[in-house]
Amino acid sequence: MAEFSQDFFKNAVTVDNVIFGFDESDLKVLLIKRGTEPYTGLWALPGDFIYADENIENAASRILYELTGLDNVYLEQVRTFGAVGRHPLGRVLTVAYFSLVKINHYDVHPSSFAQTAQWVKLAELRNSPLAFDHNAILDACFNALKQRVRVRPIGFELLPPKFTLTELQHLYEAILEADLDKRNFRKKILSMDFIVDLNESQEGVAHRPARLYEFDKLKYEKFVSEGFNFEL
Amino acid sequence: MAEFSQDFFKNAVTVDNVIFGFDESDLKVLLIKRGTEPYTGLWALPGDFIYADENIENAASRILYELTGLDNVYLEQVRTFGAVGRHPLGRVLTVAYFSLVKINHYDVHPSSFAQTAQWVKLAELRNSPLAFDHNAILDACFNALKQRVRVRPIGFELLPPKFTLTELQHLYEAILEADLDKRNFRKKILSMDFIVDLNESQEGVAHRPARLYEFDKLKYEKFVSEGFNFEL
DNA sequence: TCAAAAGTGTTTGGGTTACACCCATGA
DNA sequence: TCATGGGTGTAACCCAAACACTTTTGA
Repeated sequence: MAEFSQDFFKNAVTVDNVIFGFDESDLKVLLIKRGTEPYTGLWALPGDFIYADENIENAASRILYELTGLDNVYLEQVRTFGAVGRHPLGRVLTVAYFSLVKINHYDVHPSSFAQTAQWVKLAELRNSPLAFDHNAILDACFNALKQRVRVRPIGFELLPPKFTLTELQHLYEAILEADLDKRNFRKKILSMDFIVDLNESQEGVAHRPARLYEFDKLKYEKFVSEGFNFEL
Repeated sequence: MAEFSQDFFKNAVTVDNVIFGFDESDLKVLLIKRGTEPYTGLWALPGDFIYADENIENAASRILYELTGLDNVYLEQVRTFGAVGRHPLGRVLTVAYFSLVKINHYDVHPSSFAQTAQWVKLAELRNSPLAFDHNAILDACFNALKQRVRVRPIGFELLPPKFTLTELQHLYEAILEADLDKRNFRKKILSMDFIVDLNESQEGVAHRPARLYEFDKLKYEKFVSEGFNFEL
């Protein structure tokens, strides 16, 4: 059995990470422009081989950390892609993750990939080919995000700590790819008591300033543990 | 790059398949009693290494076919487990699938595993340890089934072609682990027009015989393509 | 005639939807 | 004063939930 099975220990496994961000009403994905063969010059999802002594989830957070310097970020496994022939180097299986980060132009310092990493609008990727089977991976992850956001309020991971209800609504509209009614959205969001009014307002906007809110994670978790069901 | 990355081609990947069946009001899982080390004598999920020229999904259906002789069966990938040290032979990642089959005592012929394969009630597995991390895999797959059945009518995959509404209700109760109201259940199920009344009845039962129904897959798919939303 | 499961409608309450106008601010 | 987005309430409708008795069959 031991010798027999050695033949099977010839696979590489990578993690590819669909890193979502939200900025000015647009959902974006952090991509890397490939500098080497194959697929030189195409956008690709950040990813890496998993190390021998590394759990899959650790690999996913490592990739994220190396690219953005961010830690403690929402991360979720989606699905594993393993079609024969999907990678020219040999049999490579890829475990797809997505993560949600707050885009902040000043705090994120892409390190080793600095020149080539870039936030790209999801909308712009609709018809442009990515490297490998990354279009399929992106689709799967975006769909997973869409599902998830209906049942867990993970959208807040994409917003700054203080946000307006309109920003929140735009975020949900971007993820769900649907228009939402302003009054109904506010009623529903506020009726779940985990969005708290900060009694602060926007400043320097050329219109009536909006109130700022924050997400109260503790209150939310109490709801969940009481069997509360979040639905948008 | 090529030499460098050879170090990474040392993983084995297996597929483990949680095969669900339904029988007399009980959800069951097809398990194998291990005859070899490690975990000798414990129940384990049927699984195998994926071959070098085999897609992941193919491996999953192969496992199912070798065990049951069944083909064209509902099969869904759930998640990949890859904790370091979860397998004594080396780094083994496992892609978990679940599948749904119609238990039929006469048509299923477990072949090579015949002596050791057995349908086990899910309820009986609650507190008994399975081999490897198979308890975690089973949990993940059962949860996936629970989610899925709320939004796609996959429950029919577990029933014989002709079934009574009570059987259908018991199936949903077993999957959702909840009691359902008989009248509400029937109203809802029948209001979705893809359950058709066969105008036949049970025979030989010691009570009023129930009507038999069948699932009309074509009608269902028309609903889905029209954006219909199945919810239980 | 008894046991056992099949079959059947109505009411109530809560939640979702649809919808339009005034407000506060900076330019 | 104008342009821009912020902020607010009500009525209609639909769907989910709760609930109990009669029917049909075999034993």
